[in-house]
Amino acid sequence: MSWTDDRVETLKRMWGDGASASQIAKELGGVTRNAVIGKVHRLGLSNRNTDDKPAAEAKPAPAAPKPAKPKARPEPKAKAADEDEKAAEDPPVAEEVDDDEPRTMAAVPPRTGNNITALRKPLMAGQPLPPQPSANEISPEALAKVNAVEKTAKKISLMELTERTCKWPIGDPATEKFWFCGLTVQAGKPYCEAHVSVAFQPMSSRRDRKR
DNA sequence: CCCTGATTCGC
DNA sequence: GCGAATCAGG
Repeated sequence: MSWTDDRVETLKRMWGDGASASQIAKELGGVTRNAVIGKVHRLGLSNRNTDDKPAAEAKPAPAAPKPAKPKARPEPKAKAADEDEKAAEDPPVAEEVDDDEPRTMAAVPPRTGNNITALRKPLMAGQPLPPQPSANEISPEALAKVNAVEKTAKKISLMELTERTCKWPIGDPATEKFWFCGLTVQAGKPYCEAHVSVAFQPMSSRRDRKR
């Protein structure tokens, strides 16, 4: 495939919309994200800063041309997690999952979203959070399942969350005993099978509320 | 492990 | 100009 005017146009549009290189590559087809990134740079729209500082030496210009090390991989360093959080006084806790889900989701999509098309959702602060039928009648089996799963959860951190890791929060966010399930998510869903079963109600509690 | 963009350099 | 390989990082 070559960079036809048409394809370049799509590239520009999507990049402008904030789509990632891989998303664009998928949309265009026939090219890899590397190709897209390369093109983006050649087109000079890599970073859209408005800075016109000819004198400023933002880049030391070392470039560090590595001779290439296919094997040797010196691990940077294990980072110690030491954050002195003040801890909010109204901790939603894992039980009120509904409250955590939206935020978690919102934190991921910006860059790693899969939606290629302009499905950009406003996502304004303090959303309505419509799906919140209250955690009432959840099948006992489902709950038991969750408890079982949480024992074998991978316990990953926020940074380790991906589109494929269960984003179900476990523990108290105000303490160190907080992590995310991390198991493999169920096709598309944000949670693993067990958590999906408690997160998404079949829609029974709805009927009680006649209107 | 997943993904992101940045850069290099042979083609 | 192109983009795979690689780097650096979340």
